[in-house]
Amino acid sequence: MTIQESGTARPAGRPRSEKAEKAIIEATLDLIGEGMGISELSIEAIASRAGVGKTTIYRRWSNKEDLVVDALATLKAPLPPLAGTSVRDDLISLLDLMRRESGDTRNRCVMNIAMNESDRYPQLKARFMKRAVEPRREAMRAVIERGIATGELRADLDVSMGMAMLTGAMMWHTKWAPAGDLAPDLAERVVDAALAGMAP
Amino acid sequence: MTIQESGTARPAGRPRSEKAEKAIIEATLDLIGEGMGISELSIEAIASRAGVGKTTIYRRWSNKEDLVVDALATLKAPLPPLAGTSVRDDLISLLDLMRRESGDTRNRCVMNIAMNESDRYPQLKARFMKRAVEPRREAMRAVIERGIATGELRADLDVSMGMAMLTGAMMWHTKWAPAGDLAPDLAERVVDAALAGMAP
DNA sequence: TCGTTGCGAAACTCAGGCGTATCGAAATTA
DNA sequence: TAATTTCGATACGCCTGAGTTTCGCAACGA
Repeated sequence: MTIQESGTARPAGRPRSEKAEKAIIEATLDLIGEGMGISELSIEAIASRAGVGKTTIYRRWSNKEDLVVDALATLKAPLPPLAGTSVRDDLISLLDLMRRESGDTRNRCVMNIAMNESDRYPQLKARFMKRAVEPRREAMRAVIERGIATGELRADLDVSMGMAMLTGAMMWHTKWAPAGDLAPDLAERVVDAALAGMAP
Repeated sequence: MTIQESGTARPAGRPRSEKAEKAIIEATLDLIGEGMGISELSIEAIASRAGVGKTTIYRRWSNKEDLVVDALATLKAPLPPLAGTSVRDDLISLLDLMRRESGDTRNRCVMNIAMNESDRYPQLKARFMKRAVEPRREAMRAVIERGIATGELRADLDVSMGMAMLTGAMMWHTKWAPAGDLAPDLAERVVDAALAGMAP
């Protein structure tokens, strides 16, 4: 009766260090967070930053893209529960999450990479889309559709147009607005502006 | 009396080839248009693509950034005149320009670079902002302010919020919408959606 | 204790690209 | 024609970084 034989027969020899693995991922995100693009990232820099030998990296990932894919996948996971009291409040919650995330340098750099370099790294794009973008998109779509159903939003509203206005306005502030942190009430103002419209 | 002595005393020797210069810029934009980021761009590739010796490049630009700055500056120059009949029409004109530009691969790649890599190339960022972003931003601001003054837009409209909704919605479609060309009437639909708002 | 595997460090080979230098030919002025 | 400058091509020295290999040591199971 060997211990733990069930399926996961532990192979002989020294087990891989979880600590090293964490350190590698952390170092990767660190460097990305310092503004490095994927092509500027070097395995050597990651190894050095993580205090790890290159061997230890190559034993786990076969190349840079695989590593970056895994590293980015550790971010952007949880989506907060929505109160569900009013559509306005839920939209504000969703947009305010964007605002808070954009305040984190790491997150911002990750978004940059996801939005722009991903064309050259198809794996990365697919995985990031599935993991980070789709859930958020679906959450917002659901809220808007609920609003249309309950009459809180206009019946003839084009759902994707609504998403474009809301998400786009937040993106615009993140990208183009004068530097510095976004105003704490930005999400609320964006939602109200989108609800009210520009016409008198 | 030498000919053309006035100010521009042509130095002796073979004159620099304008054709080569054009070819270099073209090759640079070509490669950028193929999705290369600045760090992936190599002078050697540019020279080869342009059918030119490296010497010919280094004689004109002292490094890669200078060349890219000049190359990008040749794009995005002209802003079309606005009809000025109605604010709605002018906004549609401005957004439709964005749509048309986003259909051009080169322009899209340039935007990517400008929006994301520019942090690492301050010269490039400054010049691109001044040349491409500011004029467009000012044009839209002017239209919106005119609309507020004439009563075509609501009096209490936050101008930058309006810009965020309009520009942001277009950006959203460019970035996140399902692949393929944008609908020809997208600008019109965005403007109408923003004017009407989402509330019933 | 012994065999196996992981560890970090260092050395290695190989590719690519930078910026410079040198070549013979071409274009221009004096 | 002579002097000067640019042309494309090519070679050069140098550096960075990828991915591999080797080392001696550490951690595990048997």
